[in-house]
Amino acid sequence: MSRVEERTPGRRARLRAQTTAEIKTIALKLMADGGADAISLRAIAREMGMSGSAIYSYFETRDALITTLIDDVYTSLVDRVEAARDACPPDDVAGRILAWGRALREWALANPEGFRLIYGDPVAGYRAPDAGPAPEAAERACLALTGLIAAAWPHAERLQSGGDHRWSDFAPALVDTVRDAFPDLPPAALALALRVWGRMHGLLALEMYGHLGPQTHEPAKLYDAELFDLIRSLGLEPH
Amino acid sequence: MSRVEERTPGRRARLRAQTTAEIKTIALKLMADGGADAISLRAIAREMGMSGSAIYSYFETRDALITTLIDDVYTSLVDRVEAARDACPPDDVAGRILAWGRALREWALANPEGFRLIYGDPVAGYRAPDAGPAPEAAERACLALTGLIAAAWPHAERLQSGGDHRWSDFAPALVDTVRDAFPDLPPAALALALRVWGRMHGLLALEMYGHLGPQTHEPAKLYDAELFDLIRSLGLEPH
DNA sequence: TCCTTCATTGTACGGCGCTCAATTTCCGTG
DNA sequence: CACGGAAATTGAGCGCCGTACAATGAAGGA
Repeated sequence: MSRVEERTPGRRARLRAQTTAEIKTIALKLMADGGADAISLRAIAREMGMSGSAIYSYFETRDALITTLIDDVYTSLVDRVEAARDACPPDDVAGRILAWGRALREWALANPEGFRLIYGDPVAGYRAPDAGPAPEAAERACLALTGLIAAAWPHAERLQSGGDHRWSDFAPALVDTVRDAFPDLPPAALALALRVWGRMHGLLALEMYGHLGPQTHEPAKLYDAELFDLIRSLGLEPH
Repeated sequence: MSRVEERTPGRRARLRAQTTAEIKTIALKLMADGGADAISLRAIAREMGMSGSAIYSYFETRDALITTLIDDVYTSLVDRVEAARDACPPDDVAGRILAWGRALREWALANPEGFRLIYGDPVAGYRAPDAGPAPEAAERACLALTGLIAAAWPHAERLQSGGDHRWSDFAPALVDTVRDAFPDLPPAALALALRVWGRMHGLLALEMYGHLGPQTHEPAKLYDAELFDLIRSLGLEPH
């Protein structure tokens, strides 16, 4: 256990990391053109020219692979929407919310299988391991959305009607993070953030799963109208 | 081909229908306690004491079975929400919308796998056969929702901001049905109906796929708040 | 240099959707 | 009633899948 080994992870570990990355890459490729259920350990191994059972040195089970895939994809989604949000100046709250929503849809259209992986039944027989899928990315998204609502709260507050929300309605971990980041925010604002999340998700989920296609061929118009309505319902002026 | 045979479908046909029904029943049972991907033709056959290949006399393929399952389940969902709506007097539009939304969520909570079947990736590798899944039930739902919006339109119209919706944005079949049922309704109202659909779907989909659970343990409160906000955004008074 | 550790292989098991030829069952007709 | 044919059913088989496990190979530290 020399110092050298600790500094550089060691040749062995590097190869291992590289192989792990290749497995994930191929898995994403398979998913992109065959759907999430086309991710088969045997197919990945075939593509890499290895034996089928070799994969099990890198992922204990297929579900484990799927889980890390979800995490990666979710993280890339959150990166993307946060970047879009930050392309708007912080004082343009309406613009930031609009950018967030639009980036979400554009990402989903560009990565339909990724969207299904995160927000749908990930894959045949897959069950999320205890703490739910991609807790970190999900919490990041939730917190960022709450930040947007916090910025809008001065305008939005008087438009909210009771609802009787308490801190105890929410998960303690989330409450801690939120109250830490936004000390003056009431629980109703967190409730609003979750509702906004749902509102951005609704039409998009319908579209991604093919329920909107048979009804309209201008889903973008619909989605934009919904975003504008949402922004206005927060007491902001879209432009 | 005697008259008797034409009147009664014939013993053979009756047995056939009965077996078909039994297959579907068992499939729903398997789905209820093992998820949609637990629906395996072999398992159904095993449960019925038949050979695995016998099922193929009744359903050409597994996807065909899933398709009729989706249709059945979707129909039962629409029946349910329409019944809930009709339990409110026609002049209480806010109440009818609220009842619709709540019935939707209650049905979903009682039939989580059914919800996933309709609104999610039905099942591993399943691809909807051309015209989308359950066209009839989906159109019924869409039309009924449009009816609710039509009733609210006198109040809602002035709260809608442009959006520039045209009849040509929507599927001709849907437009025909809608314009036939509600001759004076503008395209913006149809757009609103679809948006309302999305709004009712959003939070519920998040909840059903486990994205709300880690954040709140009062999803019902959240959903109700969203419904109230939605109703108010239509210019109606919830009570 | 040797020995341990880890990656990798091949084989195997059970389950899946689906196909197909062979068989049984049963109904309508001569 | 007996028979011919259609429909229902069977069983074997193909190629997938995830996973387990013992055996083999290589590579690195003592």
